[in-house]
Amino acid sequence: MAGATDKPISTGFVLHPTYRVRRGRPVIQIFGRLDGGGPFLVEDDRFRPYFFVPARDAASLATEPDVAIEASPLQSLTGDAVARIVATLPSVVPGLREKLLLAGIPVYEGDVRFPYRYLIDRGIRGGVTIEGGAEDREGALVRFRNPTLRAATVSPRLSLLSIDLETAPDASRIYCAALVGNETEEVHLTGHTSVPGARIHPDERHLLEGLIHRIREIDPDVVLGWNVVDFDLRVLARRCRELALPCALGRRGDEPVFQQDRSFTRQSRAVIEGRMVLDGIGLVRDALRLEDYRLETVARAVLGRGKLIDSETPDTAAEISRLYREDPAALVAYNLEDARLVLEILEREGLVELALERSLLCGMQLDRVGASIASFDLLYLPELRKRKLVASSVDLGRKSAPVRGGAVLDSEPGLFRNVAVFDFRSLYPSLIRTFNLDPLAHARAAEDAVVAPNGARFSRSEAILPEIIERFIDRRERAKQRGDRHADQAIKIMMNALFGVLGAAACRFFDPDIANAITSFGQQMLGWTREAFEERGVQVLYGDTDSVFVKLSDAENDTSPRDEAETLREAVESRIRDRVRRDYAVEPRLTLELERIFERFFMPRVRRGSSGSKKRYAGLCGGRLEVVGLESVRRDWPAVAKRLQEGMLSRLFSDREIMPYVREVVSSLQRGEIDDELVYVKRVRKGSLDRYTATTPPHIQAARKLSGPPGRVVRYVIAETGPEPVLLGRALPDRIDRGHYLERVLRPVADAILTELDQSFDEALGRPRQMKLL
DNA sequence: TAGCTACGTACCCATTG
DNA sequence: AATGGGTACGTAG
Repeated sequence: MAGATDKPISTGFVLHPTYRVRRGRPVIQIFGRLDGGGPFLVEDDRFRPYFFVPARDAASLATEPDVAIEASPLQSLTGDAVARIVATLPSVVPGLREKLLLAGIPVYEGDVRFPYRYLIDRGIRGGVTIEGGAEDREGALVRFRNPTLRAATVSPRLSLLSIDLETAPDASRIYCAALVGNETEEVHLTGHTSVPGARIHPDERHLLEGLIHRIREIDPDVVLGWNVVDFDLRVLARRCRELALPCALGRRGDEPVFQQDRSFTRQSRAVIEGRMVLDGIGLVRDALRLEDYRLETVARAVLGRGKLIDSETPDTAAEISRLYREDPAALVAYNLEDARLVLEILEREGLVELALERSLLCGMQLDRVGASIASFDLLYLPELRKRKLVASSVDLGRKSAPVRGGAVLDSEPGLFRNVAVFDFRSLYPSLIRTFNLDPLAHARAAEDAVVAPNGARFSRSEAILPEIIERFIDRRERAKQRGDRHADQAIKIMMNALFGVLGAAACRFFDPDIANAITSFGQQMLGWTREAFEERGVQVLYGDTDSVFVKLSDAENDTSPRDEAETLREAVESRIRDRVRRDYAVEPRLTLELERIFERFFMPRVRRGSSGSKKRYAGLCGGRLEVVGLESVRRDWPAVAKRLQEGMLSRLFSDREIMPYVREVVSSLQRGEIDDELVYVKRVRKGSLDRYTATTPPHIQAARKLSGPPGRVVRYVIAETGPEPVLLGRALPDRIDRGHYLERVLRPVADAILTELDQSFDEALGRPRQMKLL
C-alpha cells in the first residue's frame, strides 16, 4: 500500500521494548537496531493498556475513573462475549484486576505487560518493519514517532562490547577498565605516567567520564562481561554516584537500573535503556556443564587458556593492587585479556548468536529468552486473536490436580554387550502434533474428540499449538540444511519449552488435564514401545520418558549390531504408528530414532538391594566411556570418586583387571597422595545458613565454621573434627578422616561394580570377604 | 517475576528396643 | 545400636 510519504520502509530488530509516562500519558518505546543501519527508537503515544471482562460484567466498571469500556467482537475460550477495558496507564491495571477478582469477575489477558502487548497485537517477534510516522535523529539514534509496525523476518548484526573493571580489593576505587568489541580494544587507566597500550586519566573521575563517553561513542547494542551485572556495572554506577557523575550509559543518557536479585530465582538484571546486558556467566551456565563458572575455569575449558594472573595466586585482589602500584603495564594487559576472554568464550560457543536466534523465534528481548511462559504468550496470543478469542489471566490460586511426569521403566541390572538405545525424536512436541493436544482443542472438544489416556478430550479440527510446532519443525529442517546450529538448537529448546509451560501453574494456559494428557500419552507410547520390542523377543533393559534400552544379540553373526538395531527400529516404529492410527484415528507424527549403541554396558543395582537402578548407568559407545547419573558426573562428590569410578569402568570395559587398580587408589588415598581430590563441593541452596533449621547437613556444618559469609558453594573435607571448610588456594586441614573416604566414598563406588564380578571392596582393603565382626 | 516430575543417595535426628 | 522418616542435593529427561 502506498504510504502518505515516499519514505522507504525501514526494517530492524527489537532490542528493548519499554514505555515511559509523559505528561500523564503512556508512550511505547521500542529500541532496536536497523538492518544495515544504526540504532532506532520507535515512540508511539497512541497505544493504551487494556484487558477484557465478560460483557455482562462490564457495567460494574462504569464508575471507575481511569477506564473506558468498549464493545468487542471477541469471545473467551468458553464462549462468553467480552468487553474491552482500556486503562489510562499501565499502573492502574493491577489494582483493577485485584478489585475485579475480589468481585468474582473473570479478567482476560489482564497481566500481559504493556510493551509486550503492543508487540503481541502486531504479531511482532524480534523483526519489524517501520512505516510512516515522523522521523528525526537524536545523535546516532533514528527516531520514529507513531509509525506503523509490522512483523518481519530479519537477520540482525548486533554490535557487542565486553567490559571489565579492575578495582581495589573492596571495590572502593576503580583502577582501570577494558573495553573490547568488534572494532575496539582499549584500556582506560588512572595514573600519571604513560603506560603502553593504555589511555591514561589523571584520576578516577576523569577515568569514569572518559569511559562512559567512550561507551556511548562505541554505542554497543549488547554489553557483555563476566558477572558484569552484579560487579562491573554496579561498581561503575556506585562510583559515579559517589563522585556525583552521571552514569549515562543508556542510549538517551539514562543511568542503568538494577533489578534486585530475587530471593529464590537469584537472577539479577541490569537495564540500560536501549541496550541489552548479557552476563557471560549466565549464558555459559545454561550451555555448558563445568566444575565451576569462574572466568579462569571457563576460559581454560573453552579456549584452552586462562587468565594472566596465575590461578595459584592466593589473593588475586591483593595481586591486582600490587600490579597497579608496581607494574601497571601488567595490570593493563591482564585487564584487557579478561575482557577479551569473555568475548572469545561467547564467540567460540556461539552463545550470543544462540540468544539472538531464540529471541527471533519467541520474540522476547535478548536477556529474557529463557522466559518460556512469556514466550508462549508471544506465540499463542496472536493466533488466538486471529480466531477472535481471548485468553484468561494467570490465576495462581486456582486448584490444581498433580501433574504426572514421564514413565521410568524398571531396569535390568548387570553387565551387557551390544545395548541399543532408541528414542522418540522430540516426544512431547510430536504428541502435541499427533493428538492435537492444545488449550483451544481442549476447550472445543466435541463428540468425536480424541480421548487421552488420562481422560482429557481434544477437538480433532481446532488447535493452535500443533500449527506452531509444525512451523518450528519446518524452520528447524531448513536450519539443519543450511548448517545453522544456533537456529537448530534454539528451535529445539523452544519446542520443548512449549510443553514445559503447559505444566507450569504460572502459565495462563496451564491446565493439569492438558499437561497430563501429554505425559499420559508419553507413558503410553513408552509402554507400547516396550511391548513392541518384547513381541519380537527383544529384551528391554531400561527406559526413561522417551527412550528404551534393548539388548541386541551377543553372538557374532551375519548382521552387524547396527543393522540389527536399524531393522528393529523400523519394525517397532511402524508397529507403534499402526497402533496410533487404529486406536485414535489420527496420523502419527512420531519418529523413533536409533540414538546409539553401547558395545559394553553397565546397569548398577540400587545401593542396598538387588533391583536395578534408574537414571544411573555407564557404557562404552564408539570406544568412549559414557557415564550417566553416577557419582563421577555429580559435582557434589569428591574428585576421587570420579577417578575411581572412571578408572574401574574403563578397565571393566576393556577386560582388564580391576582389583589391582582399586588397591592402588586405596593406598594412594591412605598415603595422603590424593588429598586434593577429597574436597566436597556443595551448594547452599537455601541461600542463607540460618534457614537450615530442620537438620544441619555436612556442608552447612562446614560453612558455619567459616569466619566470613559463605559463597553460593561450600568446599569442605571430612576431618577428624567433622566437616571442615576448605578455601581455594589454602592448605587442607591436616587431620583428614581417611576412614570416611574409604567407607563412604570409595566403598560404595567400588562395590557397585565389584558386586557384578562377585568381588568386594574388602578384598582391596586386604580384609576377609565378610566383615560382620567388628 | 516464576518451566516440570522422577529418582537415588547420604546424612540428620527422633524413636525404638 | 538399629530403624525409618525427613531433609538436602544433584541429576535424567
